Amino acid sequence: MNERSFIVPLSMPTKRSEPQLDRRAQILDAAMICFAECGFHQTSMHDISAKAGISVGLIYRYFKNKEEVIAALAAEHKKDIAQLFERAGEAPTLLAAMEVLFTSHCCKNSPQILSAFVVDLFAEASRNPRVAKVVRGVMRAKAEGVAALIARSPEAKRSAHGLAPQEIAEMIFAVNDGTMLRSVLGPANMSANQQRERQLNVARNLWGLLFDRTSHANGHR
Amino acid sequence: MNERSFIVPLSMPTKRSEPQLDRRAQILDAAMICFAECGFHQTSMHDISAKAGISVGLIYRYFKNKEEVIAALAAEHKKDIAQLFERAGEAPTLLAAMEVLFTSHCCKNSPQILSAFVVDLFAEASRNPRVAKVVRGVMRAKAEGVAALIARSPEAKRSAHGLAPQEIAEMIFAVNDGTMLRSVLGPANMSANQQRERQLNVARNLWGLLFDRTSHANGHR
Amino acid sequence: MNERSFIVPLSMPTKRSEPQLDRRAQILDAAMICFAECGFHQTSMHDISAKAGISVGLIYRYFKNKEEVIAALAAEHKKDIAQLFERAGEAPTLLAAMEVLFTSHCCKNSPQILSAFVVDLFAEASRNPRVAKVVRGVMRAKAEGVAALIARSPEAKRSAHGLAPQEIAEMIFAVNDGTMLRSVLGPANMSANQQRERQLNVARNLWGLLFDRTSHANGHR
Amino acid sequence: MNERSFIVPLSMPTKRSEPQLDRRAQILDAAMICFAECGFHQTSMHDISAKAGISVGLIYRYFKNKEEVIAALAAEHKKDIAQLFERAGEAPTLLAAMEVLFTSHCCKNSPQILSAFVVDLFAEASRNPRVAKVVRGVMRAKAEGVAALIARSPEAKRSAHGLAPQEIAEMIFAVNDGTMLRSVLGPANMSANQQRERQLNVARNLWGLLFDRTSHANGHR
DNA sequence: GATGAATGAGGCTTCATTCAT
DNA sequence: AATGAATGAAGCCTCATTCAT
Repeated sequence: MNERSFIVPLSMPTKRSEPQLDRRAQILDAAMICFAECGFHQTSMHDISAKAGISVGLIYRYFKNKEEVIAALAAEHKKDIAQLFERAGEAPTLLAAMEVLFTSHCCKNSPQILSAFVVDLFAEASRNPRVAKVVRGVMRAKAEGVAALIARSPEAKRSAHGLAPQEIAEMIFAVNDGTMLRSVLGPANMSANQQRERQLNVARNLWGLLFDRTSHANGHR
Repeated sequence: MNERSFIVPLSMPTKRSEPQLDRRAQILDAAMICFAECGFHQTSMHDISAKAGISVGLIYRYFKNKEEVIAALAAEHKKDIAQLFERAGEAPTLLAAMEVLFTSHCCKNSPQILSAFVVDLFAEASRNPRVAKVVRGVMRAKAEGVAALIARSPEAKRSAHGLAPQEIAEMIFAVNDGTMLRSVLGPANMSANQQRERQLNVARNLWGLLFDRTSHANGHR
Repeated sequence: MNERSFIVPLSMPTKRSEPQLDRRAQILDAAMICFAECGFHQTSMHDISAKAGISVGLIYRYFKNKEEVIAALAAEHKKDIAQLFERAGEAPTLLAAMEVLFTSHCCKNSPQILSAFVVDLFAEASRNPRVAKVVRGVMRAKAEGVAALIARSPEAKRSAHGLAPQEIAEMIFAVNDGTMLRSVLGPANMSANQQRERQLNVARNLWGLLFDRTSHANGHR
Repeated sequence: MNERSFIVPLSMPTKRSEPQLDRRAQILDAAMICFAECGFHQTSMHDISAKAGISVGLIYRYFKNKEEVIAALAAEHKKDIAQLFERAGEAPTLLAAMEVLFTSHCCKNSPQILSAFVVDLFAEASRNPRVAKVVRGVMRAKAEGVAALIARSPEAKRSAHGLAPQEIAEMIFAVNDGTMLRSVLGPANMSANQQRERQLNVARNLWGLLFDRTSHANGHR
């Protein structure tokens, strides 16, 4: 009990949840970097706390255990994907939208960082049902999102080659994920931009097969 | 029994180096299963020894440490890929060859087993230079193998859509790896065969885009 | 059973025990080097077998276990000391005899090799009663041996400074052992010969204090 | 409760860095006993933790690994030697100073404890460069310390027998170390005090040779 | 006599997690 | 809210010793 107690009511009225979120985000950011660099199971809680500049114990105030940190990051990844689709939906053409989707994993930090994390996420999902559930959700969201984009896009309709939107979406994401998987090995002698270009090129080639060139000029709205 | 046996009967034709290889293979088989089930870093040496039905210490007579087991499996994987291409090269048509390639990761044990291992392998490669080297070798071998298949295939030439064999190969493998990556999450409510069909379907759709339907009937020899 | 069996009787008549001793000696030689280099407990049985060029199992045909190897070497050391005193006893003067004693640990292999072994032997003796017993025997033999040399030496009698032969012997061996203990750290930048000289010098200084200079010329018989 | 309590009562006088040192010291004390009893390489980390009454893991908060514990003890030994020389420097006569030096290894715990540790330290030094460095430092400090004592001592100057202070110092320490080496085998049937007397006697005999008896009464300043 | 494959206990070290402050 | 000392289980690896050949 100090003098301040008489001035400020015992419970502060202002934004209770803000610092909570800040701490959470701070921890998750640190964890993401560590996980991408070392993998889930090579990263120790101490690594995370050190990267976040806090104490180990504090992590446990915000996350029940290590698995919850992983799960939280998986959920975060899901949200990122959702946002990605919002951005993609605002693109003027289907191809522009695709470009947004396909370059997403190249931007946030460095090309490999996010990729390595996602590959680890899949690996973890194959063993950890909880993570699997989230990742399956991610995959579904992606598939549906792209299918929706295609469905409302005139140029896609005209050149479907007899494929259902679902099938096209699946193909697109197979290429997308495959490219990402391969990108974790990005040859050291290639700049981030070069890699990005190389990966985009694969995607563009696929689009070239899927969609009429003539439709590029048309907006898909 | 060869002619020599009649000349030097007292010494048994002894298989001295055989048990060595047997043990190695036995350990690698066990390790593969464990790694696929639990991941490299969640699998303990004891897990491997138990699965192989031997003692922990014995593993160290054949491998210097855990990393060497991983590296050996990576090398094994590389050999498997090479064999795969030999088999694919003997297929009558390009599409038949492709089918061999695309179903490879579904057969050996169970669909997910191999996939999970390979995804872990990529994850490891992104952090472990030694593994990275092997995996890069695998990727190069795959890309070159497919490019070669395409180059000598008349139906591919006719329908290249202006893409270089390298580019087509890259696309094919992006789809292949992407499919594999996604397969580690194979929905539990889908049979192995159903999954295989589903994955093959993605590949077939890509081929449909890449190659003229008319050429399907022609052998590529 | 081969043709040779009919020519050479089944049991060879010649020297049964020789190869036994050879093997034993071969193993002990190897063990001595390993022990001196790495210490008793950092040396593995495999190290010894490798140095001896034989298999691990064979060591167990000649020694019950590792401790027996150590004990055998300790016993060997005791014999070496006895031989040393025989040689010293034949020296023409007391000082010549002393020189034999004081340079013993510098000759066999390299100055440090034997020293390191002996220091380890003392360390082991402080914990292992069996080794302790042998080492105590060594110490007693040394003390008595020197005391005897002194007792029958006229120049020593003349210059005893009122010390009993036992006391002089003890002092001599304190210096001897101390010099040896310190020699295991022989500065790398000093040649084996330099070190030997340096150590001898300490001993000579002690003799200069203990014995009249005038007596050097006289034989002690 | 001291006066300060009335001025700043809310914050405890907190000893933040103290427990750190306490733990370190606690671990080192336990390690010293274990090492002396069993030797460096027969002592397990669990032995140390058990003797210290803490968990194994805690040791690693204060020491990077076992070698660091050994190195820390070696450093501690070096400090002890330095303190010893401070004490010796305050002795009224050279002989009194010598007595301080020569009885040092008999006091701290039990006669053999420290000796066994030091012998192990030398053995370790002969193989471990890091420990060697510290031990060499100890030896140099001892030699210089004694040389300094002798240099400023009138009774030593008068009776140098033509020996340089360095040479006398070396001899003294050869005797000192030799006595210590031999003391690890202290016959079980001799009391600690008897052993101490016996060892001191060797040293006294040496002094008797080195220094004039007449000078004993004089202070050495 | 000789080999070396095989065992499994035990040592060093790390790390997720808890808890007193 | 925050710290970091503390725990102890568990992982990797080594090694003395045995035994079938």
